[in-house]
Amino acid sequence: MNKQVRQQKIREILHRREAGNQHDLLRLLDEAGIKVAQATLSRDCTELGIMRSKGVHGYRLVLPEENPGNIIKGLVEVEVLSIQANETAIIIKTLPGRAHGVGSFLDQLKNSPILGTIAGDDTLLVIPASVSQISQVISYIQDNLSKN
Amino acid sequence: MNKQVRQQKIREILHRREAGNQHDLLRLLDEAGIKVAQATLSRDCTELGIMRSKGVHGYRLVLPEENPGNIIKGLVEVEVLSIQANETAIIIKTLPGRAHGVGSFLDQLKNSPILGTIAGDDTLLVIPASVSQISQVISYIQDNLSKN
DNA sequence: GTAATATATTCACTTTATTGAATATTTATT
DNA sequence: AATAAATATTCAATAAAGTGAATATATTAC
Repeated sequence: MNKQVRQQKIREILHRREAGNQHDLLRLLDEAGIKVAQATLSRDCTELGIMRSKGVHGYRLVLPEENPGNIIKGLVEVEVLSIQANETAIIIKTLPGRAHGVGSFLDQLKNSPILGTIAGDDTLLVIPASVSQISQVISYIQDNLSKN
Repeated sequence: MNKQVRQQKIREILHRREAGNQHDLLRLLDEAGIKVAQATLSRDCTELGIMRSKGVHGYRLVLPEENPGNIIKGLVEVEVLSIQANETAIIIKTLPGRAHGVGSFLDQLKNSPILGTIAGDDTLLVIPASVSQISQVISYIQDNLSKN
């Protein structure tokens, strides 16, 4: 009936349930009140980037965002408006309401020269591991924002 | 011929040239090799949010400033993994660290049937204005996530 | 390898979106 | 207010997107 809603539902189902193949997914969709042909489901899977991969419990349909790192990286790049610093701290300005997400992204980086972050609504304070390395930390952040 | 291309051209033209009304724009489009009816142009202007406003040099068609709201809409669509509800509340699961951003987006919608939101890291609680309208609120959220 | 299972594609049909000509409505001018 | 100008809407036609049944291709199992 409605493609947008159906594809959102597919992402929802795959997030909380297991589907070993498209027929499983078909059945789960049916349970959710959405009837669709396998042909359509195949096309949906292609459009959503869903892959079938083998794990310890056999095969599974997996959403591409279950490896969220790269996707978030792309998001963060768009969200960040500016990066500035004084002698002791770095301030990142973001789109409205996006500071927390950017901070969360920086927080989860391994071996990072960042001591910690505090997020407001559109402003993120970044405290470097050492104030003597502010400029390196800025470069580090910039490098981690660009997708290349 | 191609709507996407035509609308992009319209934005391009209005950035560099002046158009006092849709007929001017029609002529400028024609010069750019795009022929279109006034009815279509009227629809394009509506979809692009183009307004006719009076300035010192007379009337002008003006593009809406790039407001960050539309950019964020695209971000939020990717961040949301699932939308589920019981009888009284809605839970939205998001990519790690993105719940605050999604909540912020929902909070700023006008005339929304949402009482409020509370964000964790990857989980957002949405309290509807009325528990009797949970399903409508879910539809409302879904509608506001898709860019069309 | 072959059989079984899973997914993708083709074809025919339906639904939705896009469009121009004509017309109606709204907005500006005098 | 009357008229002119500009924009929006209706209607009918066309184009594009979405869909399922059947079928072909690809993948996994044996």
